[in-house]
Amino acid sequence: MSSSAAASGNVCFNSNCKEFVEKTRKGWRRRTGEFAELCDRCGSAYDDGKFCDAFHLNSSGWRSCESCGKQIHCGCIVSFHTFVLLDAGGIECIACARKSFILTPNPAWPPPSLFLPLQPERIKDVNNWNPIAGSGPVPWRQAPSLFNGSTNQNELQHKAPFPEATVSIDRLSLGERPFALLSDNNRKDSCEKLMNGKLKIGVPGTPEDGYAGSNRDEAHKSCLSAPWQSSYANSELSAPSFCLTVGSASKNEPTVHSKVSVSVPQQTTLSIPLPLGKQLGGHATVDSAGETQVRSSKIRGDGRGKNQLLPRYWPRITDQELRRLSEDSNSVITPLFEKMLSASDAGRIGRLVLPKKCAEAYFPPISNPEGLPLKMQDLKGKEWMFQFRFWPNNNSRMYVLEGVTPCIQSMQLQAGDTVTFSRIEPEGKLVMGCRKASNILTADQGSEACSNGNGVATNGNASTKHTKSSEEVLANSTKKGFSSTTLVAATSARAEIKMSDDLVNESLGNNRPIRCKRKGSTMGSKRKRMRIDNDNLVELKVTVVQAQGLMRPPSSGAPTVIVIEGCEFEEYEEDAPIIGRPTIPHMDQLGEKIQWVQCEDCFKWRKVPDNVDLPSRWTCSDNSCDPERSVCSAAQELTADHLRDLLPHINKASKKRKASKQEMDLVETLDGLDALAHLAILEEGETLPASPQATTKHPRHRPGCTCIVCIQPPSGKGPKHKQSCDCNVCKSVKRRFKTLMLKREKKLSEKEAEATCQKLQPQSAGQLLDGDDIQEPIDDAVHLSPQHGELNNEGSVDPNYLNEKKSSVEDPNYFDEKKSSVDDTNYLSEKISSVDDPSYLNEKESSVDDPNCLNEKKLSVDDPNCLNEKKSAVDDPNYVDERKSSVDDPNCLNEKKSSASPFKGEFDLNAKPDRDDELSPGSDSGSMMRMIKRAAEQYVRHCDNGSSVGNQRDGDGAGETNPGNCVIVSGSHQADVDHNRPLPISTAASLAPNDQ
DNA sequence: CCTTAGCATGGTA
DNA sequence: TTACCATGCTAAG
Repeated sequence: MSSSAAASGNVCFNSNCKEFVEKTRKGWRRRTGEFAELCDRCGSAYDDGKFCDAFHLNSSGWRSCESCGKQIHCGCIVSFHTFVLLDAGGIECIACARKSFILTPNPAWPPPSLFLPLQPERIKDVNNWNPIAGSGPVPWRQAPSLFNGSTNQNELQHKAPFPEATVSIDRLSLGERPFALLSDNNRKDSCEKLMNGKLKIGVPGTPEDGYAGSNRDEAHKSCLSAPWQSSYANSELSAPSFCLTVGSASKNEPTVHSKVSVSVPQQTTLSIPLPLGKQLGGHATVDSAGETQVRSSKIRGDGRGKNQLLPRYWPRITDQELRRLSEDSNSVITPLFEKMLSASDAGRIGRLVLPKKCAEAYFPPISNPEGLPLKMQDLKGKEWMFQFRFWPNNNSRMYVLEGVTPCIQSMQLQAGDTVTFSRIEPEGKLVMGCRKASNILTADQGSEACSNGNGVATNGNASTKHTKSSEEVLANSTKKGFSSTTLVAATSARAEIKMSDDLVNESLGNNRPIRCKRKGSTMGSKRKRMRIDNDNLVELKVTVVQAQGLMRPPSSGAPTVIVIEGCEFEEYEEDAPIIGRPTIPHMDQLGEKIQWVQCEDCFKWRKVPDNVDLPSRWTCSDNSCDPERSVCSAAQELTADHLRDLLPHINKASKKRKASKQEMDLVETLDGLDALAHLAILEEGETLPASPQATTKHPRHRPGCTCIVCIQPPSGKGPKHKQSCDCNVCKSVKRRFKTLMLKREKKLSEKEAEATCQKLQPQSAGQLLDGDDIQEPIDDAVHLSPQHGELNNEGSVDPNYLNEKKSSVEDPNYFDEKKSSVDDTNYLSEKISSVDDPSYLNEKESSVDDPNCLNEKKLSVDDPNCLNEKKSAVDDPNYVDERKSSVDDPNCLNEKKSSASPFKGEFDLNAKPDRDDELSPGSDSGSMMRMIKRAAEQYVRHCDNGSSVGNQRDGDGAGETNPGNCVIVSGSHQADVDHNRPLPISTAASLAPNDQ
């Protein structure tokens, strides 16, 4: 790696000098890996950081640091590393950049996607982020000390396990930094210049093409140097990439070239906007780089977020964590990525599967499956040595860190927790941090969701944040008049709230907070994964419920109720609804209704009258009802035991978490419910269902509770309501029901007129149907039924299920999206179980517009689209096969206490009268009307005798059940079928398989 | 028989 | 359809 040979003759490499000298001095590193040989004068100037002053003074490109005003030359390679381009425009010298980074309380680290592959985006989005050289995730090469115990670049260069690295590291590369910091225009401009050579960075033969060599002065602190990521070339890579890397930190480390650096993905095309993307994906597909341009490279066709880390790997390190990491030094922490530990990762095998892209981007490239030892330190500074290696896998690689068990155990991590990988710059040390599952927070909460020494989030901030976040999301969405965005928002809010719930649990003293499960993360067995899916489902449904449960009408008026995609939403057209604070309804000793509410600041529980609507951010100071306890310092009236009594399920669930594995499974099942945050605390003093079916009581039905759940008809085992009952629950239900009935009536009357016309042409209608996709599923239903006999016999049809009229509630859309999930009998059975839970039905009220549809078990046929979807599923041989195999699986069978028929999805209790506009021409809206009326009557009866949902199925269903024992439809679809052919779907398929 | 290493499989996105 | 990756499986130690 000697650079001496580089000198062509002994002419000073500085084109402005060309002085012949006997002995040259090293200047910047050239792309060849050699150093520019400078004469003594030039070399001194370079070393002193005055090279530009001396030779480029009259050149263009001088700019002032936005912070200190220092003049920085921005137009040559020599100075290229001494500044950063600010996204707001202007530049900042590297020293200022570093300072500002250190001092700026950025809320959270921007995800790598912001500063990695798509650099430009990062500029746009991360306003507050003051990037500093090397602060972005840097490929391993810039942190070579990570492996093999190498402690500095120099050492690496000589000891690197990859010979190529030694060479490459000396090469000039075009670093990420310059691009990362370019404002949009500048970036483009600069990139173009880079492309066309105007910025002759790294172009051999020009004075500037080299770059900061090993000797740099203060002015070159953190200068961009560039270890070319040649090691990539080790096996797959063919050529160097450009990357400017941050140079040595100071004179004191003259031999460390690239301690802090950011590199550009090699194979990324350097076209504009620069998809710097290949920072990730590193070694496997690095393409060669040209002279002044990086050649376009083939982008791996993984098609998924090309070149980007999946969001789940984005480091969500918080500012506090960053500070913790860096408090011992002035280092800059570069969060690289994180990973939620899977069961395997946390298991005893000691292998932590690394996301491929992360591994390739941030860890040393390895061509040998044996891999390399990788030194890493934990947050306590303890160093660990892991083996970073890979296995060939499907023409790809599977990267693992071996020997992580001790470390993981040391951190007391388990599946579901998250390990974070960061790098300390400029040391280049790799740091393995961790975050307990309970601490998983959204990025925007990062700064506030501080961790204490144990890595446990402190309640206050996080909780506040959550609340705020949920509130904002909800309010925002609803204010807009809601719509599907509301659902999205609610979903988001769910995430927030779920986390809050974790915090709640913590506040309740649960040592082991309930684990958050990140959607999309797959961990554990298939069974677990399925359960996780279910959790999500539960979360979603509850979220919708919760969202509305927390909403209070704004002063401007009451909401209107609309139904979208089977979900009912209260729409606030004028003002955003008030997001209320969840409380625990209770009855005091005097028998008066009160509610317990937790102060957002001190977390003490305060008693307030039942009729008080509390803002989402309620604190003791808001406790005007009880002046004595209107300050946080006031003692909590509620004892811990009392609180425990109020929150039994949480505590019980907590205990169960510590029990057996089976119990763990239960807990995981419950996690979804636990995600309900404060809503969960409204739960009655019942243990959470030991199984999904176990829930037979209305979970949150308490006198006075007016949440959306509780305003549903009781499921039978809860308090009975008489028809004359005018409690809030009944009033609410009646109000809503009335509203819905009116709506339906209106629509149906329209439809009826239309249907009347259609009836004049029954044949055509029949033809239409015959040719319609709807028919086929029906046929399939019949034909497939025997095939599913096994399934049905084995568990798909649970007698109880039938008797109790537990029918699956399926949102067609959900079905569409979750078809594969639905294929899984576990899923089905669990879904059924969900239905067993009255609260589920209740909460699904939004989906099932007509409560009586449920009460009477009016199974409804989905809309045609849904049927079509299902048809395709049924048509798919795999569909049957998979189901069959599922049945063949004893485990599966064991789980199928009750399961849905394969056609479960075809019965849609979500039938939405409000969607009558989807009626097909053959619709029998007359039946519909009758049915609705009957439903209304049923409801009244229901209220009267307090019968459960399930017990009414056989009641008045004759009219809705066709002669063929078909399942009947509450809506037009049924009508369609009814009109054109008896609906054999039915029970035949789903309820009585053998009848076929 | 237990543990480990490596590969294979299949679910998921 | 494909890549990724969690985890199962099995041979080797």
